[in-house]
Amino acid sequence: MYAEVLIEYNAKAVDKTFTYLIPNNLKDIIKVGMKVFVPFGNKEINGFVTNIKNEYQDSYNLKSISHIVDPSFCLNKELMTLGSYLQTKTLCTKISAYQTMLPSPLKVKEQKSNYNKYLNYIELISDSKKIDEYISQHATRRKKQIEVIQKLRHEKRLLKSSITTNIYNALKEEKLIVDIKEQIYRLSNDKKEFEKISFSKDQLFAINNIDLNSEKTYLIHGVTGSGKTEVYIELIKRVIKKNRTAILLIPEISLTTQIVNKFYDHFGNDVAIFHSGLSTGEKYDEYLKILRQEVHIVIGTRSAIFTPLKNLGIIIIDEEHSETFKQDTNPRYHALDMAEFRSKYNHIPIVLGSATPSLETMARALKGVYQYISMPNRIGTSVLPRVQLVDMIEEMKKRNVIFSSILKDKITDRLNKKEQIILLLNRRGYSTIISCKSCGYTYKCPYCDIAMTYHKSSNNLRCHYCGYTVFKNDDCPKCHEKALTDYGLGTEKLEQEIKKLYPEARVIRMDADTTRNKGAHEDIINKFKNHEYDILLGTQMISKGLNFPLVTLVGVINSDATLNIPDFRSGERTFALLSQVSGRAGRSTIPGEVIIQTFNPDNFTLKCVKNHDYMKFYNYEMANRHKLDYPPYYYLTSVKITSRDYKLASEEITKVKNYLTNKINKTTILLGPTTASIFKINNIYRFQIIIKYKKDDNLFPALKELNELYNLNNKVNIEIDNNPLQV
DNA sequence: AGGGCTTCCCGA
DNA sequence: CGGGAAGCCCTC
Repeated sequence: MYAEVLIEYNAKAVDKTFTYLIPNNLKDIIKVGMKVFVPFGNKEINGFVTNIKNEYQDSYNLKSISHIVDPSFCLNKELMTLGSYLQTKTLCTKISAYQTMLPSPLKVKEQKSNYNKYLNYIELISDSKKIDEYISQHATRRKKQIEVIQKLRHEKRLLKSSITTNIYNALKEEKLIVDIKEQIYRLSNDKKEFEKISFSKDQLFAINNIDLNSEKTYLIHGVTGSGKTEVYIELIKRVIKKNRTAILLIPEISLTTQIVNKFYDHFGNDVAIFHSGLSTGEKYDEYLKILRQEVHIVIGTRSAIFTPLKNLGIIIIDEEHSETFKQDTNPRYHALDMAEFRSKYNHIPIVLGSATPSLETMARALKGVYQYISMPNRIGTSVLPRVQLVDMIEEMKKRNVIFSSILKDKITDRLNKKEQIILLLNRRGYSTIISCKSCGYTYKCPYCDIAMTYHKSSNNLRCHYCGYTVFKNDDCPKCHEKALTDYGLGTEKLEQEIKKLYPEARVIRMDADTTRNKGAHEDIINKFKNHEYDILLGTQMISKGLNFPLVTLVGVINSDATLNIPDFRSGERTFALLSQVSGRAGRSTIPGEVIIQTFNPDNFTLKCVKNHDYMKFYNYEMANRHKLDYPPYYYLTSVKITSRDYKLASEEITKVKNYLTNKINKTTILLGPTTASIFKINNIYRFQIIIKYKKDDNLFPALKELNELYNLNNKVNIEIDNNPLQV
C-alpha cells in the first residue's frame, strides 16, 4: 500500500503530493486525513495523508512513512473534500488549505506536545481488609494518614493536591492508594433555567418559515434590537431535537462575550467556542469536544466553519455583512463560500442575519436566490433611536473642533441623569499624520508607500505595514523649523480631551491598543455594563452586538473618516457602521439618541442613516454600482504581481494582461495594469489588474494556469483574490 | 523550505 | 588555481 502525502513546507515548489510506502504495522490504522512523520531529503518532517492507494506506477525508489503523529486525530471525508474545494477556489497551496482548516495546536507542522489537561486524584485500593488492618495497626501513631484514609472511604476520591506529599508518599509506599487521572476541559459553563420565552410576531414568523430540511439560504433582515439571537437559539434547539448539530459564525471576538454567554445560559456545555482569543490549550480542548461529539453547537469566528461537527443541521452567519468573514491573507476564502459547500454536502439550510445586509446578499434575497425574512420591529417597548446630523463646518466657526455644542450638552445631560454614553471614533492612536506647517513635510515610510502614524505614548511614528519606526523630531527633519503639528484625531487623543472637558466622568477606551491582552475585551465590556464607567469610547469594535440598557446617547465624532476612503464600498461600510452603532442606543425602556458629527451633512448615505432607511440606501447605492459596473452587478477579481524588481514587475503585469485578454470572454472587463493602492510594501513593488465579469467559464482556468506559471518563478510573485474586499 | 551541487567571479 | 557566494535543482 502507498500513501500520498503533502509535506509541511508551505512553498510553491513542494506543493504536490509525495508517495510513500506504508509499512505493515501501519497498514490497518493509517487513514486519509492523518498527520504522519516522513523522511524527506536528509531529515524527517511532518506530512499529511491525502490519499491511500494499492498501485504505484513510477519506478521511483520510495521511502516509508516513519510513524503516525497522532492516531486519534484524522480529518473526516467532508473536511478533506472541503479542503480541496478551498484550494481550487482560492488557488492557494494544497498544504495551506488543510493547515487553514486545523486549529493551531493541531496544525500539520506542530511540536508534538500534549495539550491534554488532567486533574490528579487518589483513591483507595479495593482491598478493604488490608486497609482495616493498616488502620488497627497504626491507629495510635499515624493519625494524619488514618484521617485521610477515613476521608477517602467517605468521599471515594480526593484531589492529589489536597493532601501533603508526605502523606501521599507514605500511603503510596504502603500500596494503599492508586492514582486516578481525569481529563478536564479548560472551558466549562452551566446552563440556566429559563421560563418559556414568548416570541414576538416577527420572531415567530422567522422561526416558522425556515425549513430545516432544505438546502436554502435565508436572509433575516432584522433591525438592531429585533431579537435575532433568540431566533437563532430557537432554531438551534429544533436542530438539536433532530439530533443534528449547528455552527454559528460571528464577526469578531469583541462580540463573542455577550452572544456566547447567552448561548452558555441556554445550552451550557453543549457549546464549543472558537476564536483567536483562546489560548492554545483552550483551542485544543474545544476542538476535542467537537471531535468526541460531546457538543452540538460551535460558535466562532470565520475559521469555525471548518470545525468537524458531524450531522451538521444548520449554519448561521450573524452580522452577515461583516467583512471579517473574508480572510484577507493567504487562502483568501469567504466563510459563506465554505458554508455553501457544507450546506450542499449535508443538505442543510444557511441562515444569514443582519440589520444592514451587504448589497450582494440583499440583491440575491430580492431576486429570490435567498429567502427573505424581515424583522422590522424592535422587541418589547424599545424603539429605534432618534438620529441627528450635526454640521461640523458650522461648529468649526464656533471653534468647536472635536465636540459640537449639542453633543457637549447631551453628554452633560446624560452624566447628570446617571445614564451611559458611547462615543465612536474610527481611528486608533493619537493622531493621523504629523506634518510641517512651514514646508509641508510629512513623515513617510522609506520602504512602503504610506504615511506613518504618530504614537504619543512612545513619541514615535510607525509604519503600519512594515513596522518601521522613527522617533519624532522636535523640529522638521527637512526645513528644521519648529513647525511640526499633528492633524487628525485618534481615540487616544479623544480620551484626553474628554477627561479635560468632563473631569468627573469615568471614561473607558476600547480599541486595538487597549484590548491586546487576553480577556481585555470582556473586561472592558463587563465594567461598562456594571456601570463602573459612564463613557465608553472606541473604534468600530464597540459598534456591534453589544447591548447596554443604560446607554441612551451615542455620539459619532467624525463620520467622514470612513465615508471619504476611496473605495466603492465606503458608502456601504459607513451605512452599516453608523446604523450598527446607532443601534446601541435606547435598547431598554428609555428612548435613545444619536448624534452624528459630519462635514457633509447633505450626504445621501448619512441621511439614510438618520432615517433608519436601509431600502432607500440600498436602491441609491445599487444605482451607483450599476452605473459603474461594480458588484453585485459584476464580480470582481484582482490579480497582483509583486517583485523587488520594479521593472520586472511592471513588465510581467503587462504580460499577464495580454495573456488574460486572449483567454477570457469578450464581455469580461480588464482594468489596468496599474500600481496597487499601496504600490510598495517592504520594498516590494506591487502592480495589479482588476477583472470585472458576470459569467466567464474561461476566466477561472486562465487564472489557474497563470498561478501555476508564476509558481515556478522565484523573482515574481502572483496574488489572485476572488471578490476582494478592497480594490 | 532547506540542503547539496554547480557555476562563476575575482583575488594577489 | 581556489574559495566563496550565488544560482539551480531536488526532495517520494
